[in-house]
Formats: sequence, structure tokens, C-alpha cells
Amino acid sequence: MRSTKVTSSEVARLAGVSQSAVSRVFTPGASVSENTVKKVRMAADELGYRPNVLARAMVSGKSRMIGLVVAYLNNQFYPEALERLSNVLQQRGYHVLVFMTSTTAGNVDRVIEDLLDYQVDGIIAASVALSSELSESCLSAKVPLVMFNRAQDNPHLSAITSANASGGRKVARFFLAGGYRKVGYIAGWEGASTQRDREAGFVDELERAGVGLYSREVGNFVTEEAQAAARRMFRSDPPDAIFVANDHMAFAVMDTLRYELGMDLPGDVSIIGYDDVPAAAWPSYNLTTVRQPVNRLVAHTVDILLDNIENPDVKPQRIEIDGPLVIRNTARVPREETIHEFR
Amino acid sequence: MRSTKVTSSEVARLAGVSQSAVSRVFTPGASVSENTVKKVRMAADELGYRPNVLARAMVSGKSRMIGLVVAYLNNQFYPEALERLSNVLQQRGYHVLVFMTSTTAGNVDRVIEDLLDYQVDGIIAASVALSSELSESCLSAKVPLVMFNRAQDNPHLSAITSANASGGRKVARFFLAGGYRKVGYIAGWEGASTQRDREAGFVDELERAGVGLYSREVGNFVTEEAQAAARRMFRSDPPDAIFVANDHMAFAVMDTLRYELGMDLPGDVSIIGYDDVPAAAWPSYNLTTVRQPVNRLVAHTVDILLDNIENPDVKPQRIEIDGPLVIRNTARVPREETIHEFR
DNA sequence: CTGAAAGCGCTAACAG
DNA sequence: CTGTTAGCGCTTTCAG
Repeated sequence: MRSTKVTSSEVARLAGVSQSAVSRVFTPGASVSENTVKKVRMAADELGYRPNVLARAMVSGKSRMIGLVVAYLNNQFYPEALERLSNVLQQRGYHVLVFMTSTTAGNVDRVIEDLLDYQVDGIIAASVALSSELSESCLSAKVPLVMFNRAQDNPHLSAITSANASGGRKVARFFLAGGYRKVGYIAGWEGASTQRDREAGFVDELERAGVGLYSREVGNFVTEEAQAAARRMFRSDPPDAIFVANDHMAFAVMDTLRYELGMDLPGDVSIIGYDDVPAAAWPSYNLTTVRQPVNRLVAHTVDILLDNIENPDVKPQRIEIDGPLVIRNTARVPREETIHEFR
Repeated sequence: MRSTKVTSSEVARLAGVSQSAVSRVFTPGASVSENTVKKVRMAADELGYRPNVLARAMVSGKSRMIGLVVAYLNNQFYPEALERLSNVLQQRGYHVLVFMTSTTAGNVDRVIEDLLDYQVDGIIAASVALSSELSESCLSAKVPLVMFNRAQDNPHLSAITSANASGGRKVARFFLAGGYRKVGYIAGWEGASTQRDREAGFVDELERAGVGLYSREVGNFVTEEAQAAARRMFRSDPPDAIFVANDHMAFAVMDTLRYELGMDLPGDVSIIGYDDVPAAAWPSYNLTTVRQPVNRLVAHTVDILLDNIENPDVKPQRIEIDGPLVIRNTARVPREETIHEFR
């Protein structure tokens, strides 16, 4: 099996058939005789021939590449998602072309233009906000785009998220059932729909019970900023329960409260996070949190995207996937009989 | 700016020039008159034209894609590396095509064949072992391959790692200087060169001082297995210092010792890890560990790979990058005057 | 079922 | 500097 770029014509010559015969052998569902298949396969093996995906892409217009736009990988949620996404896509015969982008807008736009240049068959935008021109440009380039873990105003785009508002509500109900009335919130980056929805659900449910938000700080989904937010929140008039917009920040908040402020959790204050990343289950944190069901998020994302690719005029969908509140050890548990409703 | 696949010919027609003129305008360093540039740019903007990277790749033989093979993303070290790799490559005009593969061999081979089909200009194999046929097949396909964070027997391949043996030695000297004599080791996956080298350096340095390894268990770089390894190691005859082959496992070991066995760190036992992932600095762990300088690993990897792409017959290189022992709080510190040598 | 022929969109000599 | 002319390696009609 030698190689150095073997072409179908060379295989054809060796097999004593036409170049198109070779092509047919490597095209699932083309009509070729048993005999031809055999001859071609032999020749191909001998030369170490493998079809050139790019050439195929040029003529067929299908590159079998999916562009994935990601902003940051610090938050454990993303590596997990990326791994699953890539695996599922691979199984379905696609591959992922990764484009990193800083959260700073504008950048995202350029990145997607680049992506389009590579003739990707579809795009998954994970946790980034798209400008409206951008979505236009994907739409008109006829490249399906689905937003992963971020909602969008543009009704022509599909978006898959977890049920963020509902998750926020669950947290509120849990705190309420636990008897808390001085409840704080540490926000993520306020440009993110996930942040907005989690907060909105949380606050709304609180208010239905006549409880207002006791304190609020912004941590921007960043470790250091979350630490600072925690310090500010506990400088005076501390709340007795706080909802932190994601686990990544919750860890930072917990560490700050415990090791800097010497507090006991959940004795002095209850904390609930969002995501249920692997570290949330580590004994050091043992964080009560709302689970984002990565598997299902990914499965839906891929289904919708591929469906959209094969069938260009399906309607865009916006799907919200519900996740349970995972009760661990950072928030005081309400009476036994009320627990079931949070699962 | 409409689109739906605009070609250079259409731009040419609108601009009143030949198709190749358009091509030249978009080819850095081609000779075109100011005037032509202007006309073409206008027409291109009006039509929303962007060159088709795939077509360019076909004729030029350069796809400007780099295949990246990764096994798992659980260990925080990999997302970090992936992010940096992707960023640096992007800056240099390349993009990353990601291929996931399970650690189970064989799989890796198929994945790389796939990668080759995409006509990637180069391959980065992160923490995976390659079969020798595989490396052959890359070599003969003239696609440069560099191993990231894994050494290789094949002398024709470049490999970038941190100075694992030397890192292991540092840990041993630190323990020795701290007066420990009952020293344990929790190993990673034994097929990994990183694991082997860290252990070899560690054990060798210990033995030079006449100290044998007191106990040893295997954690395979997996959380659950590391926990089990810790339990086994402390069932009887516990060591008073342990080196854990990477941070990811060290966290699991720490949690097991603290929360399951009720031990105090570093009071009852000292622990040192390897990698210095972000979580090592989190107050809950505050782990003393050997840093893998991701930035420099990545920079070298990219430099060597791109150099190899542009200049096909440069010699393969194997580079080891030294990293300091980051002294935090999980290992008792030797006398002040000896500390400097570990930095 | 099979070969011949026509491109996919672009770059790269080659004359001019 | 610019247009013309070949292809890159493959899929896909189109006759047979």
C-alpha cells in the first residue's frame, strides 16, 4: 500500500476500466457490476487509493464538513459539548471544522464568513451571539445554521437551549420551599440569552411568592469576576441563599465564601448553580445545580442541522430541553415531601 | 450584498475583466494594477463574492486545514491546549479539522485515514499513540504529522512534550528535601509516554537517594480509577507523600483522602500533581504541581508543523519543554533555602 | 452496466 | 500587467 496521492484515473488504468467506473465503485448506491467492483477494489487497495474528499465536495457541492463556532473552553460545559457534538457528527459521516472566536462581537462575523469560504454544509454556533447581518448572510448562502445553547431573535434560525427560565424557576421554588427570603443572584454575561432567561425565570418565580431579589451582582461567567461579585455581595447585608448563573462561577463563589470569608456551606448560605458539569459532583464542591442534558442538547442540534441540510426548506425550530435540579449538598433541602417536584 | 454562491467569473463579467484577473486580486502577492483591483473589489463587494477555499485547495494542493486528533476532553489540560492550538493556527491562516477518537487503538488509524482524505496540510496528534503503519502512511502521503504531548518511537516523526522525566525528578527531590521516605505513586494509563517518563524520572531520582517507591497504584488518568487507586493505597501501610501522574487524577485522590478517609492535606500526606490546569489553583485544591507550559508547547507544535509543511524535508524534531514545580499547598515545603531549585 | 465528455471554481503558467 | 489556456480529482449526465 504505497500512496503519495493516488488518483482514480490511476486506479482505473490498473483495473482496466474507465475513471468513472472507479468513481461509481466509491459512490454508495451507484450501479456497478460485481465484477467491476472487484477489479476496482483490488487495484485501489494495491495503490492505496482513497477518494479525495475535496474534489468530491467541489463537484457535488457537499463538503461533509460542519463549521463549529465556539467562544471559550474554560467552562467545562463546552469541552463536553464539543466532544459529543464531534462524536455524533462523525458517526453520521460529517466532520467538524472548529473556529474559535472571542466573545467580542464583530469577530464572530468574520469567523463565520471564513467558515462559509470553506463551503461547510452547516454551522453550529455554540454560545455566541450573531449579528443580524450575519444570520442573513448564512441564510442567503443557503447554509443552515443552528444556535447551540443560545437563543436568537431571528425567527429564521433554529436554536437549541435547555429550559433556562424553567430551570431558574426550579431554583427559586427550591429556595422558597427551604424557607429562604433573602435571596441573591450572581449573573453571567448579560449579553447571553441563557443568563437572561435563567435570571428572568428565577426572579419571576420569586416575585410570584412576594419575594424580591435581595441582592444581585454580575460575574460575567468569569472566575475572577465571580469571586469579586461574591465579595461585594457579602460585604454587608449578606443573603442567605444565592443562585449563581453557572457552575463555573459557582465554584469560584464557593471557594471565596469558604476560604476567604470562612463561611460554611450550606450552613451559612445556600448555593445553587447551573449546568451540572462533571466537577459539580466532585466531593469538594458537591454542588446542587440544574442539569443541562448535554446529550440531548447535542442530539437535537445535530438532528435539526442535518435535517436542514438534506431538506433545505424545513422550518427553523427552537427547542428547549428541560433538565432536573440535581440535589447535592450546597443548598439546604426543603421538607422531604416537597422534594419530588424538583426532579 | 446578496450571495448564494457567487463565482469569480460572475465578478469578472461585472468588473469587465478576465476571470484570472479576479483570481489575482484575491491572491496575495500577485501583480495587478491599482485600477483592476479597484474594479474587481467593487464588483466583488456588490455581489458578495468570496473565493471558494475548496476550489483553491484543489488546484493549489494546499487546503490550509490542519487535522487535529484528540482522544478525550475531560482532563482540563486538553480544552486549554485545543483552544490555544486553534487560535494560533487561525492567526497563521489555518483552520482545525477536529477528529475525536477513543483511546482504543485501531480507531486512531481509521481516523487518520479519514483525515488524509480531507487533504489536510498537516496533522497534530494530541495524546494518542500511533501505530507504525499509520505513521508510514502519513509519511508516504507527505503529510507532516507532529505528536503533541506524547513521545514516539518512530524517529521520522516530530514530537513535542514537556520535560516529563525531569518533572518527575523535581517532584522526587522536593519530597526528599521535605524529609519523606515513604513515597507513593499513582500512575496514569501505562500506554502513555507521558506516564512512563514522569514515573521513570520520579523513581530514578528517588533511587539515587537510596529511597525505593513505597507504594504504587494505577489510576489510568480516569477519575473513578484514581479514587479506587487512592483507596487501595491507603488501605494499609499508607505512604506519607504521593506523586499523582496528572492533576485530573490528583483532584480525585485529594477528594477521596479528605472526604472519604478524613485525612488532612498536607498534614497527613503530601500530594503533588502534574499539568497545572486551572483548577489546580482553585482554593479547594490549591495543588502543588508541575506546570506544563501549554503556551510554549503549542507554539512549538505549530512552528514545527508549519515549518514542515512549507519545507517538506526538514528533519523531524523532538522537543521537550521544561516546566517549573508550582508550589502551592498540598505538599509540605522543605526548608526555605532549598526551595529555589524547584522553580 | 459502462465509457466519454463536460464541468465544479479556482490557480498557474504562457504568451502578449 | 492581463487574458487565454490548461488542468486539480472527482461526479454526473449522456449515449451506448
